Amino acid sequence: MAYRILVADDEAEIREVLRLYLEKEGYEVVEAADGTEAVRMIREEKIDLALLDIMMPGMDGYRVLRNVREENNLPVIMLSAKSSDSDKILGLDLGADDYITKPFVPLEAVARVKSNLRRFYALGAGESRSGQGAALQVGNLRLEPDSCLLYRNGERIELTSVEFRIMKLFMENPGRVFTKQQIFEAGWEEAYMVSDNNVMVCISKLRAKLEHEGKEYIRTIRGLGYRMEKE
Amino acid sequence: MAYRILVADDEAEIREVLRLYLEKEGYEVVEAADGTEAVRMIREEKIDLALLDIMMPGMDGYRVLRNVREENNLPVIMLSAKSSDSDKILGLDLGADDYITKPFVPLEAVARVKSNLRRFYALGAGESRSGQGAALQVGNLRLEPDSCLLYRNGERIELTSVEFRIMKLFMENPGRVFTKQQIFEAGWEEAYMVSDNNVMVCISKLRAKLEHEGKEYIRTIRGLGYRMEKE
DNA sequence: CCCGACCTTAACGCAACCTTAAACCGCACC
DNA sequence: GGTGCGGTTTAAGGTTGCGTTAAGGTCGGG
Repeated sequence: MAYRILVADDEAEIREVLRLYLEKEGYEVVEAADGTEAVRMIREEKIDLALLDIMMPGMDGYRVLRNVREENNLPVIMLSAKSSDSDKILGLDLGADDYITKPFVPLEAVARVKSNLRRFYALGAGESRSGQGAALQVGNLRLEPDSCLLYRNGERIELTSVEFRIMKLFMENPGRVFTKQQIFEAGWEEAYMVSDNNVMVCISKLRAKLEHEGKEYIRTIRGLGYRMEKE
Repeated sequence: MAYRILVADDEAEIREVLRLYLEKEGYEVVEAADGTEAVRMIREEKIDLALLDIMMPGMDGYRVLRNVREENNLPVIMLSAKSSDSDKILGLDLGADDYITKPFVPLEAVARVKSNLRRFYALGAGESRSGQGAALQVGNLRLEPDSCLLYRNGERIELTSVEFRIMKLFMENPGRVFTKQQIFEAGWEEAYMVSDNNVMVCISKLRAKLEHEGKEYIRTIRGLGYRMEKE
């Protein structure tokens, strides 16, 4: 589920550069050449973040921004040729989330897009709160989200990031069966699984790490998926 | 137990933007439209951090600040439209903990709120102000915030300012995994990371300084970030 | 007994990461 | 205003951990 970014600027070159860089980061990019088009796209397409140039023919960036704030709620980054403070104030007062002055370094723009998306959609195991570290306990296993570590009877087991996310899925829902598709989505944070062998290999590795006194922690449910034993 | 933040500004829009962003980060937000109201709220409600605009009708931000310092003890961040240094100095002299000049990017404000809260409430609730000199001890490492020095078994290790802030982040949360983005924010005190190579170089330098008898102090968690070993 | 689903292992390759060194930059000192 | 210094940034090449792939084995239901 890639984020969809709207780039609204009358200069085709700017749009092109931004598209290039944003797509390299895995975002989906749609373009608008003027304000009216931008408004239409925000209204009709599902846009996750908008980059709006202030100086556009027809409807300028401010008006688009106001329009957005009245109808939708999505992060907006303003682009401005002038770097005068008055521009900045006007934009931010109207509720822009960020501001980039032209000429800009593409990488900075990308960084800001990324940062705003992250904050706005508070996704990605939302850090910030130090109190997010409630450890998950199932049987004699304890998973610490903060440190990304698993303990079995206090004995520490190192996990890779994929393994960690899978264990998290299991331990948040002990006893529940998950399909390989679901496990893939959780572990790889991607929607489409090319081959389910990946998952099987990973489960195999996990079992090897968990293995202890012949106890079985992860059960196979033929034709369905896997389940972590409640006790 | 979410932190409660007071936003005092006469412009409703500014309050609105700040509220939006702060609430998204999980903070509780209360608003005040002028200085008198701000003082009353700080007195009556349990406030953990205050954002004070300097230019407010009635009682201005400075007077509120002075009042706060006489009666309460909580972190205060000043907001100012003018970016003249004299303002800054006046505010900081009066005991403000931080300073943001308008126009500001919401993300920056949030970042500062977060960092001030962390600094202030870091170790066991509020301790005394300026007394941030409580040394942090983890394993055989001791970090002295006052002198910016790190000791390993009493042996002194010099740190640069960036290195120091990173070690502080690590040692305030031993065992916890931090992403490069988070490490960047802590070490460089900026919101946008253009390249993560900086962080990697710095970690590398830190490891070289810490290296001792083959002990590993900072571990890499591929695809996630870094962690300082608890013991 | 057969076949499809699942397991396991090992080799591979690539992106993420490490390290070094040189360039750059701000700052203090002369 | 040079000049030297310490620290940060940039760049480039090397390394490696981990997910992928593939291939052969095992299990279990019909």
